[in-house]
Amino acid sequence: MVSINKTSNKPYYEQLILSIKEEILQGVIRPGDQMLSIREMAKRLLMNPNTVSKAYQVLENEQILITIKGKGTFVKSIEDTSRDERRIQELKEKFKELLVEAGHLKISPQELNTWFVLFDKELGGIDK
Amino acid sequence: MVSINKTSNKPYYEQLILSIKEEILQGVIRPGDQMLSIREMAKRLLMNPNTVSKAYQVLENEQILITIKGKGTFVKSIEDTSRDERRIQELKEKFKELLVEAGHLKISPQELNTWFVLFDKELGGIDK
Amino acid sequence: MVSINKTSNKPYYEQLILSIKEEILQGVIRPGDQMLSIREMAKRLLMNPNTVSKAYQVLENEQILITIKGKGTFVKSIEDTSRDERRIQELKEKFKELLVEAGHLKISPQELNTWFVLFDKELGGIDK
Amino acid sequence: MVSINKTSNKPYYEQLILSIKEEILQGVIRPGDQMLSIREMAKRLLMNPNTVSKAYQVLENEQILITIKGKGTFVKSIEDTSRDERRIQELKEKFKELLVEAGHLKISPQELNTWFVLFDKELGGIDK
DNA sequence: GTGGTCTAGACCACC
DNA sequence: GTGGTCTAGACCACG
Repeated sequence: MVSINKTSNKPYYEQLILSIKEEILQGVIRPGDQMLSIREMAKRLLMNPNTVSKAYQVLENEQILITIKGKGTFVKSIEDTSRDERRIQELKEKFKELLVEAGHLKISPQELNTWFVLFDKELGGIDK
Repeated sequence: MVSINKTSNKPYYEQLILSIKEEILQGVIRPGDQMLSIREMAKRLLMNPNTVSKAYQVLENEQILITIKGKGTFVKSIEDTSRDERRIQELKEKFKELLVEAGHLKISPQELNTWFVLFDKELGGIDK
Repeated sequence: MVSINKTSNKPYYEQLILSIKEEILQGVIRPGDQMLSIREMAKRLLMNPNTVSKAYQVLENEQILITIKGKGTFVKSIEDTSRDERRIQELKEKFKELLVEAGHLKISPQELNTWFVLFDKELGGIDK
Repeated sequence: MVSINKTSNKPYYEQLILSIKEEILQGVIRPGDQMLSIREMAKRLLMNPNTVSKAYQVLENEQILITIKGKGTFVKSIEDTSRDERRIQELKEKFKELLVEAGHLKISPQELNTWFVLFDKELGGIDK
């Protein structure tokens, strides 16, 4: 279930976004599903509705959720989104930085591969 | 050469840290080498000495640089450092987030592997 | 036929209004025709009667429909209405905004013109 | 100069966004220029800094502005953005709605063209 | 000085 | 009930 670590220095809304994205990849939340209402989610996570709202808005912007005023917020089909090359470039950059870090932490490529297999399984196979 | 992109939204000090780490991995800067003084580096990069200072401090904290009073700042041997399990955990977490992003951007494992090979080569083989 | 997209972020009543206006321009619905009753329309579109009612009210307000108590709701003749300068000004403003957007999306005047021809045809010639 | 109509039912932040986009098209604000700081803009427009912030964030999301923490918010070059087909489709839809409105307001194609010429000039030629 | 995050609470539009 | 807008004010990170 979505949860927030209040002691992390990562912003709440980013944690929530990540958490929701994971659940979608895992199939816990499926296309067409209605998300918890902003107020309900805020209550459960003990945070301010505005913060939840921000997370939902970002996800809507990324074509992952769709929100209909007066009705609620829903999960979109992951299929009908096109590749966003700009964001892919950003991810690539982030990946490089991660490898730089790995190099300095003396992590071998084998170890990285172990991580990959682990997470890929955890996320239900990354490209279903 | 170490350089800073003034129009990036990434903080200067983080860019500088990353840049130095890359050069160390590539062997452009080697263990024992003396770093440019804070003032000198600041002058070359047209940035505030405080910013350079912050970057050096972080790198010292990560056991990558060492400052000797009155002498200057030097690159440590990468061998001297023990595996920092806390930071490795953080990196692992970051790696997972990256895979979540990749999943939503519809990037295949093959594509990720291509990236890996590319960057590994660029960084001179990640675990020399 | 009038239809509603339940996954659009556009409010139902606005979709309905637009849909009716289109059919009138296309001649599918003609002056003097009786509209479906609120309840009937609501049943067909699987929506709340209040929502249909709101749409009809707006159209009445815009001099496009007229409701006669005990008889029903009818389409007015488009000739009967005088130019509503206030609404024309609003439309003009909206048109300007559209051009600003177009400019930032790098849409050429030629492309805009293509759109115009396409839609004009689809709507049956805009000023019959 | 950017200004806000406090009696309009259009949200402040949308008015601000539009206003900024216009000035960029007109060349009043140019690529590389620094925007007024959030606080400064808020003071001038007599609104809350959060509202200005929201407008800037939307524009950053649309690749029109770039913001660097601790430095400020800057205008990006309009050249280095690719066509966003999704937003273009939305605009097309909006254009169609506008023509439907125009039809009901008895606006002739000639009149629409007059508007186009007027605004195109006002915005400095839409596709420079 | 700059922008970013978060909270608390008010008011409005849609269904 | 739902989400969207706006305000006021606190606290933090970057340069």
